[in-house]
Amino acid sequence: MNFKEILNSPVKQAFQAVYGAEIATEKIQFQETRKEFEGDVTLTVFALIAVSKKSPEITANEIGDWLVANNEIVAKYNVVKGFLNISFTPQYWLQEFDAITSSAKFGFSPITEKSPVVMIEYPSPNTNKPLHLGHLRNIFLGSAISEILKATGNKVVHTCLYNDRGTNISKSMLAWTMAGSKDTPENTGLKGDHLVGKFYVQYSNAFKAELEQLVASGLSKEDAEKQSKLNKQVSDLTLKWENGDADVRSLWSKMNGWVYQGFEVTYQWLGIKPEKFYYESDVYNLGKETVQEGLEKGVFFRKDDGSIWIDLTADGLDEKVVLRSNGTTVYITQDIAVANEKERDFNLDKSIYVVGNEQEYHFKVLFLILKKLGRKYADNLFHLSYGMVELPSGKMKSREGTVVDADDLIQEMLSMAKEKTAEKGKTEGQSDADLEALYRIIGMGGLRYFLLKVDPKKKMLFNPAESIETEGHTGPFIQYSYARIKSLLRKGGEIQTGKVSIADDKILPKEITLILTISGFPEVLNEAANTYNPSVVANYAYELAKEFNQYYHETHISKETDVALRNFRLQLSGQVAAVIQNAMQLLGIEVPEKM
RNA sequence: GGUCCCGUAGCUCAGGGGAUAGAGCAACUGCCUUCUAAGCAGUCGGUCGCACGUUCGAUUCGUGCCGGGAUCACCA
Repeated sequence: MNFKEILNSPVKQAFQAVYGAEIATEKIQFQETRKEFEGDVTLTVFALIAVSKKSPEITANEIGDWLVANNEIVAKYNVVKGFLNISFTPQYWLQEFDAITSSAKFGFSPITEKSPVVMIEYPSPNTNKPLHLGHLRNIFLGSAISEILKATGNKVVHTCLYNDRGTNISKSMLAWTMAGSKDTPENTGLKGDHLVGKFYVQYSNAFKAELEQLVASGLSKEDAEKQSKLNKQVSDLTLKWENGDADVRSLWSKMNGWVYQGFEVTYQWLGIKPEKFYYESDVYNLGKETVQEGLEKGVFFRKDDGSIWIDLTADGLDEKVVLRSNGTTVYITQDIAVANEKERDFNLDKSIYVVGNEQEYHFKVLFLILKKLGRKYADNLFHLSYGMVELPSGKMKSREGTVVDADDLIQEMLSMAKEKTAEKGKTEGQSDADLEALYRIIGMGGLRYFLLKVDPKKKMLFNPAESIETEGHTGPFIQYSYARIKSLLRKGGEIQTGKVSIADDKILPKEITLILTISGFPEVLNEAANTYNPSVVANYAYELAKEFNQYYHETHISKETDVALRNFRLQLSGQVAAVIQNAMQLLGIEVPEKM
């Protein structure tokens, strides 16, 4: 299928015939032919002149001559320095196109009984405040990777771990109680997660004020924190929760319930639906058994104060506590427990954690501990680490109110889409419901594309003005290209499917380029899956759309009078649309029939 | 300080041993009485952070340095 692989053995034969010498496969290096030269693929011959014992130019020419004479798919060649630019015959490209159109969903692999089971965990938020821009990058990455893995033949299980207990939620509970316990999502009209988040902010402000007062009275910052009454109340509340205090537990359930309801609404907007939830409140005690096991195996050790540790200095890391001196578990102990639960529940081939890069150290330690405990699945764990989203004004800080709220941002994107659509004035004949759907497709598509087009591991800048742009390297640009093809197909009339029947000399260079680009889709998909990098797919879709727009501009398609030729061009356009749609689907982005 | 990540056009980002390093935005110029101008074509813009090394060939690989970020809690 891959035309580079197709040429491997002909090139070997050429060397055998021309120079009577063997060459190793890894010496045969192909690359894409640069746009300014003619050709479909380029062989770099520098590595081969040791065998040919001739200059790069002569070697390239002799190999080129042999290929044209002896290989029926090689039409012609040209040589620039040591680069042999090879052009395939039109028949080859038409056959390639036939093969592409006859496959059900080009580039996708089926999921079968034997497909590996891959778990992917995201977004795993805390339950004390609403989702923000960082969660959006997390969710878009997680869902895009899921789709990419499914498309490459994996069964995917989506999980989400809720950090639903502890200090943070206690702060929201305390503030709510102090404020008089009247507010609910129903009577305030606030989304549950926003209501709870409001009280979290209230607590933070009150705490800050209390600290300032204590510091003003002459205490050091540390002493002030120790003497803080609010701080003490939060600890008490957390302790009561741990002791199962009925009132605290019931308030806790109520407030978490509000948050889950709020998250559910956001999830629906974002199109995600975790199949399995884990709750820290369920597992936070389970880790203790594993700590015991680790002690028995000599992996962990106990310090004088009763706390339990692992020494990872031999692995270039530090000592890490796994159980506090008061016998309670820490974050990593809980994660050990969750990893065990996941494995027990699903018997996984692979388990991916989509978590920001600030937790790289944590996951390194976690995986290492599991390995030392002898867990066989430890080698199948993978931290999909992504960079932070920064704002032009700097970092987002929830305490300073500089976060971009996910729900607000979604609403902004929708109204942007509405505004731009009205501006373009192409809405006639579409119902209100159609238009609402269109705004959602454009608004959400634009946002997703904006966050996904950047390499996940890099930190990225979120510029609000750029994010709502619909021109250039954006989601709406690609969506527009798709809609325009759909319009072409509506106007072009009946298309005959099946084998293309046009004369060889009728195929245009740009059409070959398009077939070449389309035929690269499976490779793109594989690369995205192997490197867990949706930006590869995002950039590919842009490239394809851009190339089609050039073609569209310089070629008559639905207006072509030669019937067979029109049919081919419509077929090609339709195939471009299909690949754009499939690529965008992998990113979780829908494409509109009209826009 | 240790470890990890990043430095490519004014800005946001691609590329990743090979040819004259690419897009988008911004600025400027053309193209809508023919298939959707959310488009297309063009102009302007680069010491690929710096140095040394490996190589026929380095923006790409290695080492060192400089600059930016993350992390190294009995927080999660």
